[in-house]
Amino acid sequence: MLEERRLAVLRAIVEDYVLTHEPVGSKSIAQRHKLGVSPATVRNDMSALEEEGYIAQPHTSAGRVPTDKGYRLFVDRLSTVKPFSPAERKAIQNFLAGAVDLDDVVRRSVRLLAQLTKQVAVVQYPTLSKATVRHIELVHLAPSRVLLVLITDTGRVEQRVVELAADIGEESVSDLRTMCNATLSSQPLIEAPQLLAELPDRAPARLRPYLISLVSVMLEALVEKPEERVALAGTANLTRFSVDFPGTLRPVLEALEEQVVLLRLLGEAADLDTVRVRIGHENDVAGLETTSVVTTAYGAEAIPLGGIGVLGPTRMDYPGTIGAVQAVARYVGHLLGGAS
Amino acid sequence: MLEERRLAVLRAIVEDYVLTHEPVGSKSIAQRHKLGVSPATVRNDMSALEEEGYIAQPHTSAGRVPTDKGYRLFVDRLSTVKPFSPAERKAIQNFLAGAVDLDDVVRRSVRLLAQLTKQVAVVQYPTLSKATVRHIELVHLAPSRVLLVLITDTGRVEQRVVELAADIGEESVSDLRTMCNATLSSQPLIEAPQLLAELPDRAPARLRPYLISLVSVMLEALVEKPEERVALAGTANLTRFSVDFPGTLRPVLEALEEQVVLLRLLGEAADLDTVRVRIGHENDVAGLETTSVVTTAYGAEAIPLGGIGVLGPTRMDYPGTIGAVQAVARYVGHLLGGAS
DNA sequence: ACTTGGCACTGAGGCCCCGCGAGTGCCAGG
DNA sequence: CCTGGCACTCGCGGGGCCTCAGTGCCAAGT
Repeated sequence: MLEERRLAVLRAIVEDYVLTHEPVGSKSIAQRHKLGVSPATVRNDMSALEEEGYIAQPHTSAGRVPTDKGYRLFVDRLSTVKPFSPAERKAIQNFLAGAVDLDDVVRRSVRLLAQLTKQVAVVQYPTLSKATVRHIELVHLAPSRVLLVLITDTGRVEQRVVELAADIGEESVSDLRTMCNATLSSQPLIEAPQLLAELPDRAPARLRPYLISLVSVMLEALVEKPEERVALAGTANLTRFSVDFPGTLRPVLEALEEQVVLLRLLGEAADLDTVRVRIGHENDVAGLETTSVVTTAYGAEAIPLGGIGVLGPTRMDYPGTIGAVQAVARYVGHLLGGAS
Repeated sequence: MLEERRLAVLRAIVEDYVLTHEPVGSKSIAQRHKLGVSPATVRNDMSALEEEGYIAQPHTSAGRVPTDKGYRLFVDRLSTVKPFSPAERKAIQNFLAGAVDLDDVVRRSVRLLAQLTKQVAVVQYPTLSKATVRHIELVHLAPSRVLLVLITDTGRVEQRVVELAADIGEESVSDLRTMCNATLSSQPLIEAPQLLAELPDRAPARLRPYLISLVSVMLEALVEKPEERVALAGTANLTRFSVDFPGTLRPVLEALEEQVVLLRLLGEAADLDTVRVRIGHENDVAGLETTSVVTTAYGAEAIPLGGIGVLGPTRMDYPGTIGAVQAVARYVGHLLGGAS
């Protein structure tokens, strides 16, 4: 009962603050949210909430502002995800359907998400670790040089130039190509190391020297450091709230330029269908103390392929953002899990 | 003589203003630049310069600030490009040498340039229009579906899934592959349309239907809209000067998110070895009125492959920036023109 | 003809002060 | 446990003031 009203007050504070960006006072709450109690009562609840650390006041004689802990409670217990209307879903689908290409899908998604949420959006390219090999191509460039192209079922293409120890003929290249494909095609990339290791032994002696160079490049390029990539959009949206935190914009932009940081944020969103919200200091990343990150994974058939998410000020519209991330993740999963 | 001193005064104003970010007065100029004349004399020169539109004062009783026209004169006649020391060149080379991959080269370059200039850097991926076809690969994915992979000599890889009108067998795919390579290999991409157009006619009848689908995809994907890409880094550096122009940051970030805008800026830098500087309003791009753009082209053997440049406030260190852009462009040209 | 020191003028920015008002905490009564 | 009342507290915005960098102009010097 009393507990319940306290939570209602917290919810009201969060909602109003997100809306107005101004500390919210007892009076406006009592009025605008028709709680049926007087401002004085609200004040008592507020001072209890403050005691417990859910809200704080920037200075005496100002209204209250939610703390990270307050937002956390709000997200966990007080908010319901705002579902997208059929029209909106349709629009998302149409926007993404025009994509021709893996790159295109990712870039469209990230822009879409940035627009929908009016925030910074991040989308990870489908990870290589879950992918399987679709095809390996070798192109004879020069007597002792070969271009290696590896194509995965998620549509990703990796390429490396391989310097061989000795010159090689066209027919040997062709043999190598056949061998590599026989061994690796439709195998998960994660099992490639073992398969590759065995490869030279099973090959005819004349191909062995070539295979050794080739295998080492493949291991180094595709397994040891499967270079993960991310796309980013909507940084301009940060300026919307930079008026309030002038000093804070710089570190945020710096953090966003670090692929490693972004990957860490996205990487920890392991499961499909679970949206993870990290609020303020819950991000242990320098520079992102005043921002919240809403992430989930996209994928198909229960296999997560990559992360997708949104970053914004802690005072963001959580229900709307969570809904948007979820909706876009679903469509991206369809697109990248299916054809492409 | 008098003319000469006037120019010296303008140079001093630009240099001091770039350094301090504050309007510069007659007294400090007379002192710090040992012109051997009194402040009063400098004042006379300044008012002449103002008359001619090279400098302006933000308000009465403040110092002078260079106008776009003033910077233009400075760049054209008063500054000498700051050359890089051998040590710096060595460092650039080392930093770029570690790249494994086209993507990697571009990303490293753009970060390097951003760091060197402490500004926003932009690097265009090697354009397809100047490239030649290195190899075409077809992979049989499903009965009526084929993956088309096109590799250029600049190391770029484009891929598309092609839906064929009818099912196709493995050996036909192989024939198609041979045909395509015979026709297009080492041909400039820009001549591909004609070559492709003739292709179906010269093919055996049984392959013709497939070729029609294939050719149309190739035309659409690789020629009609050769999707140009750019990499961006250093946006965080914009905040360094956002203190001075708070309202101006947003439109700049927005402009930077438009690939089209970036491509236009870079695209107009046609020649190698010519650094182009566009100052303030000389950029006819909305949102970039208070920024300057320094661009050049990189390439090898007199063939420009793409644009590279830096964007910053009009009050930037032009000699240093021009030097950095030139130096990095040279190395990028080597890397992408040669092997990779 | 150009340079120079002198001098009056100007306007932005910093500072202080003050009053307003939102919002609080506390208390006594219902 | 809720409520109205009341005194208190600051933050904020505005107005007035002073300072001072920097100017423009002028008359004198070379």
